[in-house]
Amino acid sequence: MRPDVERKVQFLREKGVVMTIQRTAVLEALDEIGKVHPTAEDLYNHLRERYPTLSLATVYNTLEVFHRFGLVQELSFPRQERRYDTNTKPHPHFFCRVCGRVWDVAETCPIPDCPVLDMETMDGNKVERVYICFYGVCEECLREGFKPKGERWPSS
Amino acid sequence: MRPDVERKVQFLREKGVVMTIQRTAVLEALDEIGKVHPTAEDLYNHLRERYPTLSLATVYNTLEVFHRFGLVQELSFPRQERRYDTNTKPHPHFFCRVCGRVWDVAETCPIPDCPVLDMETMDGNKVERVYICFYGVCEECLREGFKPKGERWPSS
DNA sequence: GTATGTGCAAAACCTTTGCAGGTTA
DNA sequence: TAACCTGCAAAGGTTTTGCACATAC
Repeated sequence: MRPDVERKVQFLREKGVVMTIQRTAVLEALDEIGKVHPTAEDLYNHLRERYPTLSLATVYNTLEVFHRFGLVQELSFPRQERRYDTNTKPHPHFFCRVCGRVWDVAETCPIPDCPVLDMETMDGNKVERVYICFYGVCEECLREGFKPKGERWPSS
Repeated sequence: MRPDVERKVQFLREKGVVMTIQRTAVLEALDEIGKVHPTAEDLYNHLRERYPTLSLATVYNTLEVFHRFGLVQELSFPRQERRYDTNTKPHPHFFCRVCGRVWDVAETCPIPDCPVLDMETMDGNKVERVYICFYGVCEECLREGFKPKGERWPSS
């Protein structure tokens, strides 16, 4: 088990969360494919081979637990399944409305300084998270004339 | 009919959209309660009395048309129905995870300058919209000890 | 051993769709 | 009149839930 996963298992145990094979498996799946901001179903499909009896409902329940304990961020986009992001620090995303991919902007393109990312209160309201999302059409889809792809996550 | 609504009716007509009583009604409802970032159902309920035969499906369809022509922004939050916002310019929202209310931050609290709001391309990707959302607990819910309210939109 | 979690299936929920009839331009 | 839209009801898709059994601590 990767140290990162091990650490999260410990963290949850300390919080009183019962650590089952399934929950650990979802932590590992997140570790393995978290970068693509997977849906519950993506994670389920990723784990099916290794854990044939795992159910999708369990994946959803597990992700909710992880979310409650701050291990994942939930992302919603109109007409899209909920995505899960293991990076819980405020960081901007790009969402392509054609192919449906979501990615972390900062990895490919440094963005201008954005002071709102660090705000902890706002006019008396408690800020727990800050979501920034660029919505549009990605370079690839622009080139290909806006033709939606069959696969959500091209192998590239 | 308010001039703002009249203008939008004209705009849609020029785009070749057939303007029906229902579509105009939804424009008016948006004009009247748009500030609360209503769901399709909120708009439907708002209009039921005046248009008893209006159906929720029509409201959804109508909102999709408006969205296609850039008259509304769609907002999605985890575990929440889709919201509609008549302000289509990039502007930050606050979303209270306890009472579920959404509002425009700029109206109550000027936020620091945020250059990302004006970006039109990002590393070759075409940016059409920029969403910024503060997620947390509003002042009122903090005071009331995180007790979720029955009503989504208190009369205040 | 007891509390907690899982799997299954079904329910709940939100949103979209097909179609007959009605409306708009 | 021809194209388009509406209402209804049903389908579709995602997420949640109830319950008997299994597992973690």
